[in-house]
Amino acid sequence: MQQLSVYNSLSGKKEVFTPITPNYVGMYVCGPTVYSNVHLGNCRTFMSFDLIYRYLKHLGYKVRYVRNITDAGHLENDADEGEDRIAKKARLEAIEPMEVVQRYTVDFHETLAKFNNLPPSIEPTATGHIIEQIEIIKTILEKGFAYEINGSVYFDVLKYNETHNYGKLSGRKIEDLIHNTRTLEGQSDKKSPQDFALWKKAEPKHIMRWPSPWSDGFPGWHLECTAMSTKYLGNQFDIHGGGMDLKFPHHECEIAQAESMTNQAPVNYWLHANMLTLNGQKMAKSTGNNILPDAMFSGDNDIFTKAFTPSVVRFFLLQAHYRSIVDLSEDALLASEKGFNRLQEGMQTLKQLTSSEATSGFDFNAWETKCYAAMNDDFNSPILIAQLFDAVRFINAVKNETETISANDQDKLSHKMHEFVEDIMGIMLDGSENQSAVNTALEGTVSMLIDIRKTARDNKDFATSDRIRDELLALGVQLKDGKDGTGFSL
RNA sequence: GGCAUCGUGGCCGAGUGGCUAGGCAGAGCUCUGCAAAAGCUUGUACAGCGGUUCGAAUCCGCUCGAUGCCUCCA
Repeated sequence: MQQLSVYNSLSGKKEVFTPITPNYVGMYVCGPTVYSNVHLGNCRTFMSFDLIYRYLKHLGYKVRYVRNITDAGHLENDADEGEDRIAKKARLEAIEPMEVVQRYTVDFHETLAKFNNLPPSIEPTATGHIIEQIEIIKTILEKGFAYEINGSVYFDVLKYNETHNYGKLSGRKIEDLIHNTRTLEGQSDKKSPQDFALWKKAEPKHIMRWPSPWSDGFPGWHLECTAMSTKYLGNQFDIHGGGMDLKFPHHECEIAQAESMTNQAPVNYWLHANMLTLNGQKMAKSTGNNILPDAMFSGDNDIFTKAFTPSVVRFFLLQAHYRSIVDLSEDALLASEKGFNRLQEGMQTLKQLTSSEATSGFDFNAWETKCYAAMNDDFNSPILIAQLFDAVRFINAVKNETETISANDQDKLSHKMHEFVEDIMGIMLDGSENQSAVNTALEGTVSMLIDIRKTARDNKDFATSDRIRDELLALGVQLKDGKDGTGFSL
């Protein structure tokens, strides 16, 4: 089989994927800051890495997938002067910070579960790793790449850049950064505007605080990912993922922190998932341009005229490559919904085909190779889906008796299609999810028959009315005539 | 203003030098008492202008446009 290639943001090229330890993969993905409900744009990123995680596992790798929960230290702005997001939300809602964390962590898990994302191997929290973060700060201070001012510790970007390359991931040049950084009004202790906080001294009103050698305070946002990734995956690991918008400054800072400590690159492959747009604009919590997954599932929103199931949304998102921007629109979702039904019906049809013929007009091995080639080419799910539709066309041809399939190929194809759709792409086929629709249809159907029966009885057409009653009973539906009309039970 | 990515047929969306995905919609057909549903068939598009090449959607340059990052965001 072909080798897996991945697009590495660090080199800007597709590279053959070779894990540090054969058969083992360490993967870290930046998780959410749990200060509000996770929106669909967030979900896309985690779904992208869920696809990657699933595929790596499918290939036989033993994957340790670490995805953090940011429950402290994420400031409102990167002037490092803002309020902690969790603390702010807590103040606004008059609740404990950890109450905010709990509420939105639960929401995050529930929402990702609806999309059928697998849970990561380890899901560490920033507040659970304060000690590790303090230790890293000590090391960076010892190495001379950070400085303390008034109880806060900042990373010295200019100093670091003398011996390392700050900007190698995002393609930025330090001179441009200096030239383009806005000078904020006063109050900053930083030597240089592009320096970033490793530790912030807490103001008296600040609730979330921990003791440290420098002050009672809290760690900087960039630091937690360095602390948790290296703790669970080592100083060098295979894959680091996250949304495209985290490339700079967040991931750049992570590289700087790690390299200042160990003098070696922490990550071999940087993978970035692209943005989901709504009305042509990036979805973001801060601008209000976003939609919550539950609002899509229920149809209770102002953007779409109907509800869409998690499977349809997932299928829609996987029809685009994870590195492409996708724009959410009703037309596109409707097209995906129909396409998804076609795929499902094809898979259903496949099971029911009669395969008496000894030969197949279908080259299963060639098809399977194309499917894997697609996924091995930087997880190209759109191409994989196209291959699945090719299989559907063949299945229909067999059904229409213009093609034949051997029993062996039928089994293999069915098995493989389910594997690609359910195990690798993580798409739930209609089943339990469809149950409520079935119930609705049954209720409607029976009440319609009750109406017809009533008309028949009013017309004294008892042959028809009895036939409806008896045949429904035979199917397990008991009609009950009462004063206020007819009801039914199963 | 700087950096980056991108601009594909009616819509969505793959594809990075020749073999020109896929889905939806549209059209035609099959099936059907009539429909619907379903299935089959069908589409030569790559922002514009120049250049490189035997050959470019694909490489290079310029122009225009969009988006992202440059302040928090997946």
